[in-house]
Amino acid sequence: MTTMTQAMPSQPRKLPSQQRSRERVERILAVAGDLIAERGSDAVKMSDIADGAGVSIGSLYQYFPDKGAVIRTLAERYNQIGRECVERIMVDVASLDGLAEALKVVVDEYYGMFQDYPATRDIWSATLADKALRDIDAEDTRAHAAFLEKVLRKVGVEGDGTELTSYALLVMYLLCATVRLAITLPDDEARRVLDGYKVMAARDLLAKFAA
Amino acid sequence: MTTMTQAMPSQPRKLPSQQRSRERVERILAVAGDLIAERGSDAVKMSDIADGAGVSIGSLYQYFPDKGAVIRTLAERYNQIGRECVERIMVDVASLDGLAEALKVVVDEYYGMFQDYPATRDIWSATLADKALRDIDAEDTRAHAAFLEKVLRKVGVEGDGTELTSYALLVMYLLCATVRLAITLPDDEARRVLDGYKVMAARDLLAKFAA
DNA sequence: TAGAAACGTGAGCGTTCCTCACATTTGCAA
DNA sequence: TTGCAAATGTGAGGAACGCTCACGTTTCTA
Repeated sequence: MTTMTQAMPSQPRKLPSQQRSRERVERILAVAGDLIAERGSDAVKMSDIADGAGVSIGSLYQYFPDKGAVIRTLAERYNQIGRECVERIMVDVASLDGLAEALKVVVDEYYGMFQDYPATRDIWSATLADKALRDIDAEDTRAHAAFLEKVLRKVGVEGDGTELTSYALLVMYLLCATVRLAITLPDDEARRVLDGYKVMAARDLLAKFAA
Repeated sequence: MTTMTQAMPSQPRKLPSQQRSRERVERILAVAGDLIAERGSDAVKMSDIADGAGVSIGSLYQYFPDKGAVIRTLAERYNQIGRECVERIMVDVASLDGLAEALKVVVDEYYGMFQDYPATRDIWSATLADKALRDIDAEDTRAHAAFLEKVLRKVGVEGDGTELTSYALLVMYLLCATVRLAITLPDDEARRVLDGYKVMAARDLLAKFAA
């Protein structure tokens, strides 16, 4: 149980400025993602990543200060995919009912994302155990929530600022928690949990804000 | 990020049979809990635990086959506290409304447990990242759910078996997920998330089963 | 009181993360 | 083109930590 939990800059130690090194960094991340999906981040050695990317250990450490930095970089990329997923689904929502339906779709697609990008399972599993990843995650959830809040206002929900902010946070926290829990379950059980959550979340939204 | 994820017996390598060694094992666990609460399980070295307990490394490994076994043993103890908490609150429930209220109390007390036993925060955080801990956790959630299902039947809820089982699992999964998420937040924000969840869960229960 | 079983010890082995002194390649000004 | 500086690349080896094992000590039992 070694975690790269120390206070560590999430940023690469050095930004690659030449074409050659930028390609190397991409290759490193691609290999790392594949290996993590295949074996889990704990079982993947830095030397495995270096070998797989056709790069020396020294090169690897030139761009990533430690093993955690590789994982954090991947986590940030996957987070971005998640944000795009949420925003894509909610951008066209025009009514409260539409939002309730959109929430259900988000749950499904968010869950689907973990199946499309196998490394996300391991990385998100590791998230709660690692301070730096938790911070990345918290920031991401806030971004989700901020977007939901905008949508809530757009469909005519009123209320003082902090109340809406709290509610949006709650919904997105629960959504992320639920999905992250679901990926630890066998698929059929996961579906039941997610379906239950979808009904609950939509019902709660309408109960709270329907005129 | 080293996890003790391998398939490993959760049981001690050797059961202490003499008084002396039973006391040592208790001392080891007490020290481990304190150190983990203080520094987090990753930062705690096996040699730290041994030193703190006034015991040699060899002794430590005589009773715990690996570092993960220490943590799993603690996790199982804390799980038991959680089960007792849930059962204590729900044992006297006599009606659906009473159950809805009890659920709210469970959320608060479950959250309070993480504050009373500081090591639980770290250990539960690590749970998602570790296969063996996940299994312990899943089993625990099922125990919670089984109890809830009994209570549901007791207050007159009817339905075919698998449907109730699914619902009970959902409620308990969500409860655990929510609380575990809440402990990563500052207290005031955590309270808001939990309050929102309490309302949502109670409302969902009544909407689903109220005659 | 002796022998067996349980218990206790810590030097050191193996693995893995990561550093650092040095080599190579690239970009660019003269 | 050439030559120098900056950027990039290398891998042997240092350091940390989990864990083992051969041997010493205490407790139990008859």
